[in-house]
Amino acid sequence: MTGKKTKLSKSNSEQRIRARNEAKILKSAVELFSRKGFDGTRIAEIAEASGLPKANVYYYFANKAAIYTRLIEGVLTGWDRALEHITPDREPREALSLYIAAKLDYSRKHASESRFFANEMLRGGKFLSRQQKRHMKEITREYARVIEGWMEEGKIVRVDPNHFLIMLWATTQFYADFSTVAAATVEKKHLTASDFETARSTIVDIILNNCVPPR
Amino acid sequence: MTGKKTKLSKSNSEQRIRARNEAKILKSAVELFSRKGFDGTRIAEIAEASGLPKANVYYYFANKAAIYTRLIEGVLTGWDRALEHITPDREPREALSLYIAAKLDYSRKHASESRFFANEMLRGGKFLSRQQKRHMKEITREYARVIEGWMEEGKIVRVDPNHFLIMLWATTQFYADFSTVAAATVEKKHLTASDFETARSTIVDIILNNCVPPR
DNA sequence: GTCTATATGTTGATAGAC
DNA sequence: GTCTATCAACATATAGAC
Repeated sequence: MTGKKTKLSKSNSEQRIRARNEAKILKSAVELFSRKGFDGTRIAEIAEASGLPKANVYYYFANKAAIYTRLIEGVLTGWDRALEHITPDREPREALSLYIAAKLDYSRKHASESRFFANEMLRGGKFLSRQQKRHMKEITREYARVIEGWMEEGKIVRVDPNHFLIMLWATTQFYADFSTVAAATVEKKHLTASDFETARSTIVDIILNNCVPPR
Repeated sequence: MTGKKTKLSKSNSEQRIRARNEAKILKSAVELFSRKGFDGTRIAEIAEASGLPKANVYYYFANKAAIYTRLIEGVLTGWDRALEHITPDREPREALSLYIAAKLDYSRKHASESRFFANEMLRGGKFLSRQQKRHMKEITREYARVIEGWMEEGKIVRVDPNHFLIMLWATTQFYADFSTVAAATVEKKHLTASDFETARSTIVDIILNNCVPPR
């Protein structure tokens, strides 16, 4: 109301600097939180990994929790996008293949986000807002209904739709969260793109060849 | 060499007290570590949860890492026991059903041990000794070979045996590590024995009915 | 074996010069 | 917007009386 215009609207360069530094902080933070959790991660570590002094981290974020909750929001968005492949009008074989591929792709390309969320789930989801919890439940319900619909139409065999969804999530998630174990299992130091491809075809084989009757 | 006998061999009551207090500490520690990880867990919290003063925790364990590594050893033992159901002489349907049931049972009854190990894997397994890593690899190899054997005999369909093993582990593990998500998915506050039973039959249905040809 | 007190170092967060 | 200096709170771990 009384502030001057130059005070209210930030300059372009200021905004760019803010955007760049926030991104640096968030990128370092998700990696650290994903490995050591909220309490285990030190602001000083985040600062060092971002190449910024610790005080600058506090310039951009009010406190540790503010960084953490911003990251949760980002992961939930990515989570939703993979699920968008499951639509009732698609044939189950196509929809589920696409979903499995997309989810594995997310596990490969956003491994630290995935681990970060896993860490938050191990904690019991204490940092999720009520709204975010509700959103996750609604999304789950929505897709469980699509799967149930396919079962009613006889397009896939009848099993418990909730546990069916859990299987999809568990198998694809594993390759991000426990990539150490997965890599050791295939006798490599790190999982490669071709390991992910083998994972994809194995999951599709086992889940789809059983559940979806041949055309 | 110079110590008196009474100094070398502890009395029965001393041993019992030690055993009881160590057990209390380990039980509290596994729950806390499983939720907050190594760096996130405070010795004071462990002490409080055990009902002992902090200094007593240090009387029984040299430091935080000593508690942590003792717990890892315990989890690996439990892990092995579930796998023992997979033997080459058994029919795949029987062996795999037993394994899935045993692993889910472990997830239900030892959820915090399971989460604890998941946390350690998220960290990348930094606390595992070289010996423990080798043991895990050998065990994995051994069971992958059993599965490969069944495939060669035509007893189960041919898929990648490593990724097949991963699927078994991922689906059963999920119900312990992400029980929050699983409970929300089935629209309950906590998973019950009957939820675990539905999980078991769904996993068995999807994995076995596809992979194991009907008798 | 139990427990209070404490040494020694870290941590989250802020003040305030530039 | 950047950064040094600093603080109060809290951490691990130990000393030593009981």
